[in-house]
Amino acid sequence: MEPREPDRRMELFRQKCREKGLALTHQRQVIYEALSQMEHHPSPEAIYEVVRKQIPSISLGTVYKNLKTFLDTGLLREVSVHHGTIRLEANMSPHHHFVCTQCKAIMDLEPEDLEPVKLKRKPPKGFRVQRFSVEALGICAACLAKSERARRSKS
Amino acid sequence: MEPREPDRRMELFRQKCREKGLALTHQRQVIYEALSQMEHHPSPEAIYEVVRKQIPSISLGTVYKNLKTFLDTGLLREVSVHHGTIRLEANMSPHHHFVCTQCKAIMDLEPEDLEPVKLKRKPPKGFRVQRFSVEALGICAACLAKSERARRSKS
DNA sequence: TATTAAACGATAATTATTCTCCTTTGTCAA
DNA sequence: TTGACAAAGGAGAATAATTATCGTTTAATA
Repeated sequence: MEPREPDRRMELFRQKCREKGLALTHQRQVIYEALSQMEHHPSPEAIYEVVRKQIPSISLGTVYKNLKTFLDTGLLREVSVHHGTIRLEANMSPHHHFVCTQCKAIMDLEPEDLEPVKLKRKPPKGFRVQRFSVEALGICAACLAKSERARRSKS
Repeated sequence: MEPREPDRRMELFRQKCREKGLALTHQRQVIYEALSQMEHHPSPEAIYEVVRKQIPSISLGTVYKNLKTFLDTGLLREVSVHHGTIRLEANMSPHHHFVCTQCKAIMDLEPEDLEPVKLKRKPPKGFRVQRFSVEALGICAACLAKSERARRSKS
């Protein structure tokens, strides 16, 4: 998404693939380009539908496989931190969360512990904001200790 | 979660069930109480494991069914807005999102359009914050128009 | 306490995702 | 260029999360 001009964007993509040692297949380029051009941050299924117009024989498995590869090599980012399984809470009062990106633990962040969230400009045409949800993403004490231990035992 | 004393909390729960016309079963009370007492905002599976200690015969389906009922009646809240399917983006520069709670569309919110996010106090013991992710939850223009239309045709 | 709709439990079905295995295609050295 | 080989693709099976179905049990209330 970063560069506006598609050619430059794809050139950067090809360069990154070379850096990371990823073979530059037709499928990969079409998948990456499709995702970059789609607003609304699509699901794998949605990407598949678009990509299929250019490569009718592509399989959904290939789309999943490459998205995962791109995520692992830092070419893409996942918008949905807690996709995969639903997470619930009984605390109905407005508040935010600390989220451990390793173990996915979620802890409450009370709104009074945060500077008020506020837009400086209007939302996109016609969007009506109802509430803000802030996630302080990071690593919890337990996971930090675990990775410390792992590092120490390795060295 | 709101009231600290379990008795008061469960009394409120029973009252809410009566209000909403939900039968007050043993299972429901144990499920709700388990979730309320669990930190870390558990998954249905995690709740099931706890509840099973008190009602070994309970089925996972019952846990799911009741969690959904509680969500629908506003007794619980879902922490994971985009659970169910992964959502991706190629924009790797730090930014936030507008999210339509109806159609789940996601649009970028550039950090310069938002007052800076900042904690007033330290995070919970040992938690290391890496970045903030802000979601402006609301309803997009298309879904707003759709619900307007639906309302008009009804009246 | 009897009636009845709502809820439960077991299990089948569905959906999202990953894995397996065989075939095809990039990559790189000669 | 071309040939060898590892990496990637395609088809479809397997798995995980969730929902639906259906006969039995239970809570609400008359």
